[in-house]
Amino acid sequence: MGLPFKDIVQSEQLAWSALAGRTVAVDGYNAIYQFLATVRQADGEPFSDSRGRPTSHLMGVFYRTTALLGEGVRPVWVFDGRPPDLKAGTLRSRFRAKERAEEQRQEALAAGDLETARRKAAQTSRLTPTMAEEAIELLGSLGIPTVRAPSEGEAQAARMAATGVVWASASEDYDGLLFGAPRLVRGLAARRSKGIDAGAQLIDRDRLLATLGIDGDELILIGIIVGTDFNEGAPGYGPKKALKLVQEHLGWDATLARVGIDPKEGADVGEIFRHPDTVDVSVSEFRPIDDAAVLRRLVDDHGFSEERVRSAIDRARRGLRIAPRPTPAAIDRGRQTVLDGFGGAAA
DNA sequence: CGATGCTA
DNA sequence: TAGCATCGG
Repeated sequence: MGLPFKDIVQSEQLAWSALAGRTVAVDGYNAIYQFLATVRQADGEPFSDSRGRPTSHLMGVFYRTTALLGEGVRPVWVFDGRPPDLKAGTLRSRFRAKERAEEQRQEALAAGDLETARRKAAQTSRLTPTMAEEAIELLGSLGIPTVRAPSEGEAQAARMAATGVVWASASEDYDGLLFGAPRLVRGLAARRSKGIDAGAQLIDRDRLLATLGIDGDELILIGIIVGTDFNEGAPGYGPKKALKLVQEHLGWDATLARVGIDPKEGADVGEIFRHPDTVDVSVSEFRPIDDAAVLRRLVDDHGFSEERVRSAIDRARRGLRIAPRPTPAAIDRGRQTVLDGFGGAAA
Protein backbone atom coordinates (compact mmCIF):
# COMPACT_ATOMS: atom_id res chain seq x y z
CA MET A 1 0.00 0.00 0.00
CA GLY A 2 0.94 3.57 -0.35
CA LEU A 3 2.41 3.61 -3.86
CA PRO A 4 4.07 7.02 -4.25
CA PHE A 5 2.05 7.97 -7.32
CA LYS A 6 1.09 11.46 -6.23
CA ASP A 7 3.56 13.10 -8.61
CA ILE A 8 2.45 11.26 -11.73
CA VAL A 9 -1.30 11.00 -11.16
CA GLN A 10 -3.65 13.85 -11.76
CA SER A 11 -7.09 13.96 -10.25
CA GLU A 12 -10.14 16.08 -10.81
CA GLN A 13 -12.17 17.72 -8.10
CA LEU A 14 -15.39 15.89 -7.38
CA ALA A 15 -18.10 17.89 -5.64
CA TRP A 16 -20.43 16.19 -3.17
CA SER A 17 -23.20 16.87 -5.64
CA ALA A 18 -21.38 14.67 -8.18
CA LEU A 19 -21.07 11.90 -5.59
CA ALA A 20 -24.62 12.03 -4.28
CA GLY A 21 -26.52 8.85 -5.04
CA ARG A 22 -23.33 6.99 -5.98
CA THR A 23 -22.29 3.71 -4.41
CA VAL A 24 -18.59 3.41 -3.62
CA ALA A 25 -16.48 0.56 -2.23
CA VAL A 26 -14.59 1.83 0.81
CA ASP A 27 -11.36 0.09 1.78
CA GLY A 28 -12.23 -0.69 5.40
CA TYR A 29 -8.76 -1.48 6.76
CA ASN A 30 -7.29 1.56 5.05
CA ALA A 31 -9.92 3.77 6.71
CA ILE A 32 -9.79 2.16 10.14
CA TYR A 33 -6.00 2.43 10.32
CA GLN A 34 -6.39 6.14 9.70
CA PHE A 35 -8.96 6.36 12.48
CA LEU A 36 -6.70 4.52 14.92
CA ALA A 37 -3.87 6.89 14.09
CA THR A 38 -5.80 10.15 14.14
CA VAL A 39 -8.94 9.77 16.28
CA ARG A 40 -7.16 10.56 19.50
CA GLN A 41 -7.34 12.91 22.41
CA ALA A 42 -5.11 15.94 22.77
CA ASP A 43 -2.61 13.91 24.79
CA GLY A 44 -2.37 11.31 22.02
CA GLU A 45 -4.26 8.60 23.88
CA PRO A 46 -6.81 6.74 21.77
CA PHE A 47 -10.42 6.89 22.87
CA SER A 48 -11.70 4.12 25.07
CA ASP A 49 -14.84 3.29 27.03
CA SER A 50 -15.19 3.10 30.82
CA ARG A 51 -13.87 -0.46 30.74
CA GLY A 52 -10.75 0.56 28.84
CA ARG A 53 -11.80 -0.95 25.51
CA PRO A 54 -10.72 1.07 22.45
CA THR A 55 -13.44 3.03 20.65
CA SER A 56 -11.53 5.15 18.09
CA HIS A 57 -12.37 2.69 15.32
CA LEU A 58 -16.09 2.78 16.16
CA MET A 59 -16.15 6.57 16.30
CA GLY A 60 -14.41 6.81 12.97
CA VAL A 61 -16.54 4.20 11.21
CA PHE A 62 -19.77 5.58 12.67
CA TYR A 63 -19.23 9.28 12.04
CA ARG A 64 -17.66 8.81 8.62
CA THR A 65 -20.43 6.49 7.49
CA THR A 66 -23.20 8.77 8.74
CA ALA A 67 -21.41 11.77 7.20
CA LEU A 68 -21.17 10.02 3.82
CA LEU A 69 -24.79 8.89 3.97
CA GLY A 70 -25.71 12.45 4.89
CA GLU A 71 -24.16 13.61 1.62
CA GLY A 72 -26.06 10.92 -0.26
CA VAL A 73 -22.94 8.79 -0.81
CA ARG A 74 -23.58 5.06 -0.32
CA PRO A 75 -20.47 3.29 1.01
CA VAL A 76 -20.03 -0.48 0.76
CA TRP A 77 -17.28 -1.34 3.23
CA VAL A 78 -14.72 -3.90 2.03
CA PHE A 79 -12.41 -5.68 4.48
CA ASP A 80 -9.16 -7.57 3.95
CA GLY A 81 -8.95 -11.33 4.05
CA ARG A 82 -5.72 -13.32 4.07
CA PRO A 83 -2.76 -11.36 2.68
CA PRO A 84 -0.82 -12.79 -0.29
CA ASP A 85 2.36 -14.62 0.76
CA LEU A 86 4.44 -12.03 -1.05
CA LYS A 87 3.19 -9.41 1.42
CA ALA A 88 5.01 -11.05 4.33
CA GLY A 89 8.03 -8.77 4.01
CA THR A 90 5.89 -5.65 4.11
CA LEU A 91 3.93 -6.92 7.11
CA ARG A 92 7.16 -7.74 8.93
CA SER A 93 8.62 -4.30 8.33
CA ARG A 94 5.37 -2.64 9.43
CA PHE A 95 5.52 -4.67 12.64
CA ARG A 96 9.10 -3.59 13.24
CA ALA A 97 8.20 0.03 12.53
CA LYS A 98 5.51 -0.16 15.19
CA GLU A 99 7.95 -1.59 17.72
CA ARG A 100 10.41 1.17 16.92
CA ALA A 101 7.71 3.82 17.22
CA GLU A 102 6.72 2.40 20.62
CA GLU A 103 10.31 2.66 21.86
CA GLN A 104 10.59 6.21 20.57
CA ARG A 105 7.30 7.10 22.24
CA GLN A 106 8.63 5.86 25.59
CA GLU A 107 11.86 7.82 25.12
CA ALA A 108 9.97 10.99 24.23
CA LEU A 109 7.71 10.49 27.24
CA ALA A 110 10.72 10.08 29.54
CA ALA A 111 12.23 13.26 28.08
CA GLY A 112 8.96 15.13 28.58
CA ASP A 113 8.54 15.69 24.84
CA LEU A 114 4.77 15.25 24.63
CA GLU A 115 4.49 16.39 21.02
CA THR A 116 6.84 13.65 19.78
CA ALA A 117 5.22 11.11 22.10
CA ARG A 118 1.86 11.88 20.55
CA ARG A 119 3.18 11.56 17.01
CA LYS A 120 4.88 8.26 17.78
CA ALA A 121 1.80 6.88 19.51
CA ALA A 122 -0.15 7.36 16.30
CA GLN A 123 2.34 5.09 14.52
CA THR A 124 1.90 2.23 17.00
CA SER A 125 -1.76 1.57 16.13
CA ARG A 126 -2.79 -2.06 15.71
CA LEU A 127 -6.02 -3.12 14.07
CA THR A 128 -7.20 -6.18 15.99
CA PRO A 129 -9.66 -8.80 14.73
CA THR A 130 -12.06 -7.63 17.45
CA MET A 131 -11.96 -4.09 16.09
CA ALA A 132 -12.76 -5.33 12.58
CA GLU A 133 -15.63 -7.48 13.89
CA GLU A 134 -17.08 -4.60 15.89
CA ALA A 135 -16.85 -2.30 12.89
CA ILE A 136 -18.60 -4.85 10.65
CA GLU A 137 -21.35 -5.40 13.23
CA LEU A 138 -21.91 -1.67 13.61
CA LEU A 139 -22.09 -1.24 9.83
CA GLY A 140 -24.66 -4.03 9.77
CA SER A 141 -26.81 -2.11 12.24
CA LEU A 142 -26.47 0.95 10.01
CA GLY A 143 -27.78 -1.08 7.08
CA ILE A 144 -24.48 -0.85 5.23
CA PRO A 145 -23.37 -3.78 3.04
CA THR A 146 -19.96 -5.18 3.97
CA VAL A 147 -17.77 -7.51 1.97
CA ARG A 148 -15.01 -9.72 3.31
CA ALA A 149 -12.41 -9.98 0.57
CA PRO A 150 -10.70 -13.34 0.11
CA SER A 151 -7.38 -11.48 0.08
CA GLU A 152 -6.59 -7.80 -0.45
CA GLY A 153 -9.54 -5.47 0.21
CA GLU A 154 -8.05 -3.00 -2.25
CA ALA A 155 -8.18 -5.65 -5.00
CA GLN A 156 -11.73 -6.63 -4.11
CA ALA A 157 -12.89 -3.00 -4.17
CA ALA A 158 -11.20 -2.49 -7.54
CA ARG A 159 -12.88 -5.60 -8.93
CA MET A 160 -16.28 -4.37 -7.76
CA ALA A 161 -15.69 -1.05 -9.48
CA ALA A 162 -14.41 -2.80 -12.62
CA THR A 163 -17.49 -5.03 -12.82
CA GLY A 164 -19.74 -2.08 -12.13
CA VAL A 165 -21.18 -3.37 -8.85
CA VAL A 166 -20.09 -0.02 -7.42
CA TRP A 167 -19.36 3.24 -9.18
CA ALA A 168 -15.85 3.68 -7.79
CA SER A 169 -13.31 2.41 -5.32
CA ALA A 170 -12.54 4.76 -2.42
CA SER A 171 -9.11 4.66 -0.78
CA GLU A 172 -6.23 6.98 -0.01
CA ASP A 173 -3.86 4.51 -1.65
CA TYR A 174 -3.24 4.21 -5.37
CA ASP A 175 -3.05 0.41 -5.46
CA GLY A 176 -6.61 0.19 -6.74
CA LEU A 177 -5.48 1.64 -10.07
CA LEU A 178 -3.01 -1.23 -10.50
CA PHE A 179 -5.76 -3.67 -9.57
CA GLY A 180 -7.82 -2.22 -12.41
CA ALA A 181 -10.31 0.09 -10.72
CA PRO A 182 -11.71 2.34 -13.47
CA ARG A 183 -12.41 5.10 -10.95
CA LEU A 184 -10.56 5.81 -7.74
CA VAL A 185 -11.89 8.33 -5.24
CA ARG A 186 -9.40 9.87 -2.82
CA GLY A 187 -10.02 12.25 0.03
CA LEU A 188 -13.56 11.04 0.53
CA ALA A 189 -13.04 11.96 4.17
CA ALA A 190 -12.53 15.63 3.39
CA ARG A 191 -14.59 17.79 5.66
CA ARG A 192 -17.44 19.66 4.12
CA SER A 193 -17.01 22.51 6.57
CA LYS A 194 -13.52 23.28 5.25
CA GLY A 195 -14.36 24.33 1.71
CA ILE A 196 -17.57 25.06 -0.09
CA ASP A 197 -18.88 21.76 -1.40
CA ALA A 198 -15.35 20.34 -1.11
CA GLY A 199 -16.11 16.73 -1.92
CA ALA A 200 -13.24 14.49 -2.99
CA GLN A 201 -10.83 13.81 -5.86
CA LEU A 202 -11.53 11.46 -8.73
CA ILE A 203 -8.90 9.61 -10.71
CA ASP A 204 -10.20 8.17 -13.96
CA ARG A 205 -7.95 5.25 -14.86
CA ASP A 206 -8.49 5.33 -18.62
CA ARG A 207 -7.86 9.05 -18.72
CA LEU A 208 -4.76 8.61 -16.57
CA LEU A 209 -3.34 5.94 -18.89
CA ALA A 210 -4.09 8.08 -21.93
CA THR A 211 -2.40 11.09 -20.34
CA LEU A 212 0.68 9.11 -19.41
CA GLY A 213 0.72 7.33 -22.76
CA ILE A 214 0.96 3.87 -21.19
CA ASP A 215 -1.27 0.83 -20.78
CA GLY A 216 -2.46 -0.97 -17.64
CA ASP A 217 0.44 -3.43 -17.69
CA GLU A 218 2.88 -0.56 -17.87
CA LEU A 219 1.20 1.11 -14.90
CA ILE A 220 1.78 -2.10 -12.96
CA LEU A 221 5.36 -2.04 -14.19
CA ILE A 222 5.86 1.42 -12.70
CA GLY A 223 4.55 0.08 -9.39
CA ILE A 224 6.96 -2.83 -9.46
CA ILE A 225 9.88 -0.51 -10.19
CA VAL A 226 9.12 1.91 -7.35
CA GLY A 227 8.08 -0.91 -5.03
CA THR A 228 4.73 -2.30 -3.91
CA ASP A 229 3.45 -4.20 -0.88
CA PHE A 230 4.70 -7.29 -2.66
CA ASN A 231 8.21 -6.33 -3.75
CA GLU A 232 10.96 -3.91 -2.82
CA GLY A 233 11.40 -1.96 -5.99
CA ALA A 234 14.57 -0.82 -7.75
CA PRO A 235 16.99 1.40 -5.84
CA GLY A 236 17.19 4.91 -7.23
CA TYR A 237 13.83 4.81 -8.96
CA GLY A 238 11.00 7.07 -7.87
CA PRO A 239 7.70 7.47 -9.70
CA LYS A 240 8.93 10.10 -12.17
CA LYS A 241 12.04 8.22 -13.23
CA ALA A 242 10.07 4.97 -13.43
CA LEU A 243 7.41 6.61 -15.58
CA LYS A 244 10.01 8.03 -17.92
CA LEU A 245 11.59 4.62 -18.36
CA VAL A 246 8.28 2.84 -18.90
CA GLN A 247 7.32 5.44 -21.50
CA GLU A 248 10.18 4.10 -23.62
CA HIS A 249 8.02 0.98 -24.11
CA LEU A 250 10.93 -1.44 -23.99
CA GLY A 251 8.62 -4.25 -22.98
CA TRP A 252 8.07 -5.95 -19.63
CA ASP A 253 11.23 -8.10 -19.42
CA ALA A 254 13.63 -5.56 -20.89
CA THR A 255 12.33 -2.86 -18.54
CA LEU A 256 12.76 -5.06 -15.47
CA ALA A 257 16.23 -6.07 -16.66
CA ARG A 258 17.16 -2.41 -17.04
CA VAL A 259 16.37 -1.68 -13.38
CA GLY A 260 17.75 -4.96 -12.08
CA ILE A 261 14.54 -6.58 -10.87
CA ASP A 262 14.46 -10.36 -10.99
CA PRO A 263 12.11 -11.45 -13.82
CA LYS A 264 10.51 -14.18 -11.71
CA GLU A 265 9.75 -11.69 -8.94
CA GLY A 266 8.42 -9.19 -11.44
CA ALA A 267 6.18 -11.83 -12.98
CA ASP A 268 4.84 -12.95 -9.59
CA VAL A 269 4.01 -9.41 -8.49
CA GLY A 270 2.51 -8.61 -11.86
CA GLU A 271 0.27 -11.65 -11.51
CA ILE A 272 -1.08 -10.38 -8.16
CA PHE A 273 -2.19 -7.13 -9.76
CA ARG A 274 -3.49 -8.65 -12.99
CA HIS A 275 -5.32 -11.58 -11.44
CA PRO A 276 -5.89 -10.81 -7.77
CA ASP A 277 -7.81 -13.20 -5.55
CA THR A 278 -11.29 -11.65 -5.51
CA VAL A 279 -14.88 -12.82 -5.50
CA ASP A 280 -17.68 -11.69 -7.73
CA VAL A 281 -20.24 -10.44 -5.28
CA SER A 282 -23.78 -9.65 -6.19
CA VAL A 283 -23.66 -7.34 -3.27
CA SER A 284 -26.50 -6.35 -1.06
CA GLU A 285 -29.02 -3.59 -0.64
CA PHE A 286 -28.67 -0.72 1.77
CA ARG A 287 -31.14 -1.57 4.50
CA PRO A 288 -32.85 0.89 6.83
CA ILE A 289 -30.88 2.00 9.86
CA ASP A 290 -31.71 -0.06 12.95
CA ASP A 291 -31.69 2.78 15.50
CA ALA A 292 -32.12 0.50 18.52
CA ALA A 293 -29.20 -1.72 17.49
CA VAL A 294 -26.93 1.27 16.82
CA LEU A 295 -27.84 2.84 20.17
CA ARG A 296 -27.24 -0.45 21.96
CA ARG A 297 -23.80 -0.93 20.37
CA LEU A 298 -22.57 2.62 20.85
CA VAL A 299 -24.48 4.10 23.79
CA ASP A 300 -25.17 1.05 25.97
CA ASP A 301 -22.01 -0.94 25.21
CA HIS A 302 -19.47 1.88 24.92
CA GLY A 303 -20.87 5.00 26.55
CA PHE A 304 -21.32 7.18 23.44
CA SER A 305 -23.52 10.24 23.88
CA GLU A 306 -27.06 9.30 22.91
CA GLU A 307 -27.73 12.83 21.68
CA ARG A 308 -24.74 12.76 19.31
CA VAL A 309 -25.55 9.30 18.02
CA ARG A 310 -29.18 10.17 17.37
CA SER A 311 -28.28 13.36 15.56
CA ALA A 312 -25.76 11.52 13.35
CA ILE A 313 -28.41 8.91 12.51
CA ASP A 314 -30.86 11.68 11.60
CA ARG A 315 -28.27 13.25 9.30
CA ALA A 316 -27.63 9.90 7.63
CA ARG A 317 -31.33 9.24 7.17
CA ARG A 318 -31.83 12.59 5.45
CA GLY A 319 -29.13 11.71 2.92
CA LEU A 320 -30.58 8.25 2.35
CA ARG A 321 -33.62 9.91 0.85
CA ILE A 322 -31.45 11.01 -2.08
CA ALA A 323 -32.24 8.63 -4.94
CA PRO A 324 -29.44 6.14 -5.60
CA ARG A 325 -27.94 6.39 -9.06
CA PRO A 326 -27.81 3.00 -10.75
CA THR A 327 -24.35 1.46 -10.81
CA PRO A 328 -22.80 0.66 -14.19
CA ALA A 329 -23.65 -3.02 -13.68
CA ALA A 330 -27.27 -2.18 -13.01
CA ILE A 331 -27.40 -0.08 -16.15
CA ASP A 332 -25.92 -3.00 -18.10
CA ARG A 333 -28.64 -5.31 -16.93
CA GLY A 334 -31.29 -2.66 -17.22
CA ARG A 335 -32.37 -2.97 -13.62
CA GLN A 336 -31.44 -1.87 -10.13
CA THR A 337 -28.51 -3.71 -8.59
CA VAL A 338 -29.32 -5.65 -5.47
CA LEU A 339 -26.36 -6.17 -3.23
CA ASP A 340 -26.33 -8.96 -0.68
CA GLY A 341 -24.59 -9.34 2.63
CA PHE A 342 -21.10 -10.64 2.89
CA GLY A 343 -20.91 -11.92 -0.65
CA GLY A 344 -21.25 -15.41 0.70
CA ALA A 345 -17.84 -15.27 2.40
CA ALA A 346 -17.41 -15.86 6.13
CA ALA A 347 -17.41 -12.63 8.07
C1' DC B 1 -11.37 12.18 12.10
C1' DG B 2 -15.81 14.43 12.43
C1' DA B 3 -19.05 17.01 15.56
C1' DT B 4 -20.07 20.70 18.43
C1' DG B 5 -19.26 24.97 21.04
C1' DC B 6 -17.56 29.54 21.39
C1' DT B 7 -16.35 34.03 19.68
C1' DA B 8 -16.60 38.20 17.11
C1' DT C 1 -22.40 32.35 10.72
C1' DA C 2 -17.60 31.66 9.44
C1' DG C 3 -13.61 30.38 11.53
C1' DC C 4 -11.11 28.50 15.16
C1' DA C 5 -10.89 25.55 19.51
C1' DT C 6 -11.81 21.59 21.73
C1' DC C 7 -14.62 17.79 22.64
C1' DG C 8 -15.81 13.10 21.83
C1' DG C 9 -15.35 7.72 24.97
